[in-house]
Amino acid sequence: MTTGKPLRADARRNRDTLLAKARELFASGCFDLRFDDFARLAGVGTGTLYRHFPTREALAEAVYREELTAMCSCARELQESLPAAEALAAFLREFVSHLHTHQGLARTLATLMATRSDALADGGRELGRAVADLLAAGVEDGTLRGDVGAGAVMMVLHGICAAYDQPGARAEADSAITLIVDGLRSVRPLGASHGQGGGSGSASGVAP
Amino acid sequence: MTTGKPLRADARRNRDTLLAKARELFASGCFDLRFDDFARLAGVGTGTLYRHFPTREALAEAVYREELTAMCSCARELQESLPAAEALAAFLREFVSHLHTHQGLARTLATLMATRSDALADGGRELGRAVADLLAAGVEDGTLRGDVGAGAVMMVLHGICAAYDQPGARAEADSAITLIVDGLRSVRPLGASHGQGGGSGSASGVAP
DNA sequence: CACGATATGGAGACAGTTTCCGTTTGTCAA
DNA sequence: TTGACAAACGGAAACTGTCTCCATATCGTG
Repeated sequence: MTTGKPLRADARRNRDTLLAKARELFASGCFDLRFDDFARLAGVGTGTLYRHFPTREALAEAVYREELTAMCSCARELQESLPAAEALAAFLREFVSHLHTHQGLARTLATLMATRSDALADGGRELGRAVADLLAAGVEDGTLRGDVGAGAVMMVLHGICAAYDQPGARAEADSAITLIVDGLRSVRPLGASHGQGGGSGSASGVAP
Repeated sequence: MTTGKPLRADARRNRDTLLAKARELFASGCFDLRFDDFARLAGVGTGTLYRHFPTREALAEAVYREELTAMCSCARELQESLPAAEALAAFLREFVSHLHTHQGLARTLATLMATRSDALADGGRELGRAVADLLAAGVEDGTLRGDVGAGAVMMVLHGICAAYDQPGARAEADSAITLIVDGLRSVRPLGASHGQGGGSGSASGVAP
């Protein structure tokens, strides 16, 4: 998709205009603009808009893709510079911070993750992979429990994104992150049956 | 809303027909049916459908309301018969079980929780209150940490609901619950600054 | 049973989306 | 430079689903 398309000069120009306008609008809080009107606003015909971005989600994804890949490489950097468990924690907090800075990102991600038409969701999948890697590293060195998959963490992130436009979301999102980070650190006592009792063993054997 | 409306005989009959048909369809996996077609399928005019259920969400809420209040009273029962922390854990697992049994419930709840048009969301709020109560009880008796609000837990539930139609969701949802339950049990060492080190102190260090 | 209140159905107005195709523009080879 | 062809454009028109409105039918009560 990135390569393989020479893409004619005017086409690229239009595409960029569209993207720029979308960024501008998203940044100012307009998300539910009519698709038609958006085309006019950007100064192109409806047909053109549709050719470049067949759906609303395609546009949103394009707008936030670099944001998204930036986040993924941030994950990779953290993974290299910090112990695994801390890297994961840092990344998750960073994630919420990002959401806070770019209002539209939350909405977009929620849609992207929810999309079952798996055609466009690979932005979401990329994120999933980053989280999976962080988690795996933590499991490997024993600081994170091994009995929960990255999918569980993604579900939580999904929830955060989906609920992010509600009042007080920032604080609650942070709490949710705290919760799963601490949850991930509590290493399960072997052989313990599911629910029950002294759930979290002292995590990293931590304290004296 | 429940009381105060005598509601004429034929009206009630129609309402019930509508509800029954909706249940039937939801149970068979049809959620995105045209609203108009749905009316025809139930054998009433569009006007009638709209009078009884002004929006798609209103219908969904009506269909699942008893399911929902059942869940809330289940929460109350658990709270009375178990120590707080365990009651919360049990409830959350029960919640996922419910989702699994009634496919449509997840979708409905996700919508309900997301709805900012706070008119109809009181089903979601009721659930929120139930969770808040469970949590508060746990905080009171010292088995659950006091620094995260019910909102955080609701976010996670939201995420679970929103992602529930994906493959393997059941297992991941269970993991997510495990995560927050353990997270909630890890009592924060006082004065510790946010992220970092030995997050989870031994939780239910609590009980002797 | 007659009358007012209540409910019904479905045609049609409406809003947003998407397609389609005649016209314009860019690109490349001669 | 110019000609020819493919690629891209724009916007009118068709479509799709939602929602309103009101003439008509039905209920229930004095």
